[in-house]
Amino acid sequence: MKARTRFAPSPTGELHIGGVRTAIFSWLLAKHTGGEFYLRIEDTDQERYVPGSTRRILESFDWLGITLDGGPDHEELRAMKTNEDYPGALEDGEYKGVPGPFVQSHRLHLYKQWAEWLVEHGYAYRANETPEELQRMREEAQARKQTFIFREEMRLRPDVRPDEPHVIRMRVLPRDGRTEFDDLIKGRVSFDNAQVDDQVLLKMDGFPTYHLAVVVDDHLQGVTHVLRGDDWLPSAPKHVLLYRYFGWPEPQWAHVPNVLGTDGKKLSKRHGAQSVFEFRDQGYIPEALINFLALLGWAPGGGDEQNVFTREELIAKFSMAGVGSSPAVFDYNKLDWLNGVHIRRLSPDDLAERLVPFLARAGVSVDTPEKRALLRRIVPHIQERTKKLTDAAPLVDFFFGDIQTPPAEMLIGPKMEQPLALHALRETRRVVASVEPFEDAPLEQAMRALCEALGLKPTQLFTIVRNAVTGKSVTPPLFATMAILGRETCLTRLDRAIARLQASA
RNA sequence: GCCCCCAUCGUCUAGCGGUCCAGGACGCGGCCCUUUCAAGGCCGAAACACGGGUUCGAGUCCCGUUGGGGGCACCA
Repeated sequence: MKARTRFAPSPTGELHIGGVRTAIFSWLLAKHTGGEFYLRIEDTDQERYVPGSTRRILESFDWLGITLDGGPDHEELRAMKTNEDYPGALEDGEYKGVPGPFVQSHRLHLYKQWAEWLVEHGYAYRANETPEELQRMREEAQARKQTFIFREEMRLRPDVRPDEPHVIRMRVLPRDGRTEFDDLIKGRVSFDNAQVDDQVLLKMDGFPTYHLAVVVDDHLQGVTHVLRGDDWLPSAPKHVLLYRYFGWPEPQWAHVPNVLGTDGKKLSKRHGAQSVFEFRDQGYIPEALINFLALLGWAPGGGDEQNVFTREELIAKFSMAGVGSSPAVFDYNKLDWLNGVHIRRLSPDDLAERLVPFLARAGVSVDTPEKRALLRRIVPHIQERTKKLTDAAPLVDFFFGDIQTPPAEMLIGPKMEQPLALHALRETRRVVASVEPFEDAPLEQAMRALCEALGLKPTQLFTIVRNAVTGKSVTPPLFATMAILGRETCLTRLDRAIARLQASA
């Protein structure tokens, strides 16, 4: 059976990592079954609306490489400065079989229509208590140590006319029954109707609340599986009731457990990196992030112990049965490891391209064809040394610019005295000047021979040569590094090191 | 306070009544490889929250306790 799923964020800021995980599950389910995954913007709260966030959300999915089968049109949105308004083209029509519009503020007439339908059929009623009045009622209930549940007989003005300002509230029926439903993750869930509020469905401003909008849209847009964070579970009975009132077939419910921070609390703004872009800027690659997030709460099961997955493998193996029911703690260690694994799987040229912006940010500009070529030669040697894209800069900067000649103590190896070190560097200079061809293997051969001749351990000699030639103690493999630097650069740097060492005598 | 959800190594998890003195992965420790740092290989420490049932037999089923999480808006 083909699943049609959706991700329905509010445009209130950056795409949050917890939301991304829910989106990934939804996307995997849809793709696994050959169905559709689309985006719907839930902008029914005008107060919390943050201009530009729809575009940022779209860009997040672009970066993740998750393609949408419906939703606001990418090209048009990208062309706009902000998304405070949507082009008329978004108003109608459908996209890959999913009927639009995909922005709730453009669907107001639908919510109004169905809210009125509920009133007509006795499943909802009009009310017009002010926020202040409601607040007072709530406080009174609290004073009696009771949970405040709004019911129609509590209305202060029971005779609200359709032509005066009012809200529409759902009637929870039957009053004394229970509402039960099956959840793909939680199993059978049951709520006492007496605990369910007569929720406002249509606000005074004509906008729907989430509860009405989500039900109307999911039904009209043919959503088969409702995946969302399990913080929605307590309001699910309202949605179940609405489906039943409307006589619409219920979708499959799946309330996915939340992602927790290391402190065991729901992952939120306070836990460091939150938005997809923050992870991107910290040097994580989408392949790793998707792999990691998928594993956070999902496992292939059936004795399959695979941990590293490509997108395609995830799509092939994903199933709701593998999604766990308990909350998962976000583990940065595992993310880092997976990032390294996926970076190693990249082709060197691909990695080189991805590195460019990170190098630029670190002051290493790779802005000419020559520099690109240089970077491509270097990358194979740093690939297994980079866990995050931000790791590369200190490993490669000395290829692209001059170095500080290291202080004398860095030029005297372990268990060595200054005269020996000086001699060793001079001999190294001779080797470097004469080796033919100036390549990795011949260099290594000659330098090892030099070790023999000097009676030095490789570590001793290579350490000071590394320092002299790169200015650092941690670098890619020495001889490959020297070969790429080139004979002239190596000689220059060796000469400066020799001079520095001499001066220190 | 009320309601709901959850409970296997520090973390992510496998386990769907016996084949589990509980398996894999991250992290951690040790060893090996080694020109630095990585990567890689091998080895190791590390868990069924507790208490009752059910059953010939329970990590697996039921109940309770404890602990954790979430929700109680004209926010999503």
